[in-house]
Amino acid sequence: MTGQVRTVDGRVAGRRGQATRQKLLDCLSEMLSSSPYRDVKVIDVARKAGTSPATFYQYFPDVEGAVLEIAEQVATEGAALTELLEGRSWTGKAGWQTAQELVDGFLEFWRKNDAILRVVDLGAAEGDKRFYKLRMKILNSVNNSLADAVAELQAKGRVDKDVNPAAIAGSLVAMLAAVASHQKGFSSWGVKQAELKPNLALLVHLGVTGRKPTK
Amino acid sequence: MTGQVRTVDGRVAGRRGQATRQKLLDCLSEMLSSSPYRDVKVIDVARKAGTSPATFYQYFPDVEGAVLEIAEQVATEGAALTELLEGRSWTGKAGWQTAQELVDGFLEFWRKNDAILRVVDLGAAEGDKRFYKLRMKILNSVNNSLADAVAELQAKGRVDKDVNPAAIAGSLVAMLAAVASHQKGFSSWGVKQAELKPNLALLVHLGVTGRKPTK
DNA sequence: TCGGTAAGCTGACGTCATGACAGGACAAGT
DNA sequence: ACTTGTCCTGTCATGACGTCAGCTTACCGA
Repeated sequence: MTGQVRTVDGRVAGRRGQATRQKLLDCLSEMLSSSPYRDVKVIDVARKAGTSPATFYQYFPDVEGAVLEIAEQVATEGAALTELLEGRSWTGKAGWQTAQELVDGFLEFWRKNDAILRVVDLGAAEGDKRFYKLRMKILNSVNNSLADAVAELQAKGRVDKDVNPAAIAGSLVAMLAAVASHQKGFSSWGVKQAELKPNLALLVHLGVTGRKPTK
Repeated sequence: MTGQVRTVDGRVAGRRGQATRQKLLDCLSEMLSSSPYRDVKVIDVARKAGTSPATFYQYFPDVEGAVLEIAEQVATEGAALTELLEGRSWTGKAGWQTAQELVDGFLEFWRKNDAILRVVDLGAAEGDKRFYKLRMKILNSVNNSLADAVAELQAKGRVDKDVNPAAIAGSLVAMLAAVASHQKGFSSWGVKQAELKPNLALLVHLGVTGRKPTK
């Protein structure tokens, strides 16, 4: 399934080559964290990796191509987010805890990968299919689980019929992602990190179940 | 208050100059809509405006500087969003209508300015103070009004005391903005525009009042 | 009508990133 | 040591960046 790693001109990459390739990806990751996406240049990434620009172009068509690669790796890690929701209950006190843990886990994941996720978000918003497929892939696990939870409650008659589970789930996930991206904005608004989380959890709980949590 | 428009080298811009300046801004706006931010070059903007790159640099330090200018204009328009909430009620059927109209108005505003707002969002997420101040300025009207609404209901005892109005308002606004940016993502998820809005309104209503709307 | 002055624009230039190629360096097997 | 295929880089043409001096245009007072 995982096709061999190949250079742009078709050669298969060996041990050493893969190492350089990965080093370039790592350096690019770092650069994305420390400077605006618009200003990340191939030459800087190459310098940081202790190699030449030509080497970069041997492995990636351009910066965007390398970013997609990193995002792919993040997407794989992101699959683990399902565990935050797998087999959880949304009723009673357990429901409140589920919401809290989801918020916690999600924000943590976003914080750890904020630089790359920012770029994916931008690409997706700009309408680039590759990026928004990737964004879907990353958010899929959480999104599906949430939608399932809503649909299940709906089947039991505990949530109104005219609610669209996918729309609710998607909106909640978008909210989590957006808030995670702009945490600094909140703090300059007078809302502290610690205060933010329970309020987010409240919104998630309300959205999924339609009711206030019992704490 | 509104300082005169000046060129980079300090001259005051006259009628003709302001026209060129505005033309450059308009062309930049268009370019942002049609190509990725990363690929927008000064030379293209200048060409599109029927002028030379040097002229661009007479009015703006770089692309980013010009973007800030456009965003400033959008922020001014954004102040009108307050009207969506000014003097509205959040109780009974009126509450449901308030939520619907807010969602409608907000999405429309975002749709009309999506290109520039995307860039502002990116800049803010990257931690650039100028951008996230601008983002706050744009969202302030809605955010404050929402926070006030929550605080008011809270004072009446209709919302729990441990809710932080600013956090709730900020999260809801972030959600609206994020969903607006990624509407295409939803449709490829099987959620239609028309279905999305009422579900968003539901979430807003739930968030503000803590209760399901009466329709 | 006629300069004078400031605004407005651009050609040209040095600098730097891009992306391609050909060829040298290197490791591994024989 | 020799061959083979991988891996890296020097070099180059191209084109964007950002600056400057200098030309053109518009305005204004005499």
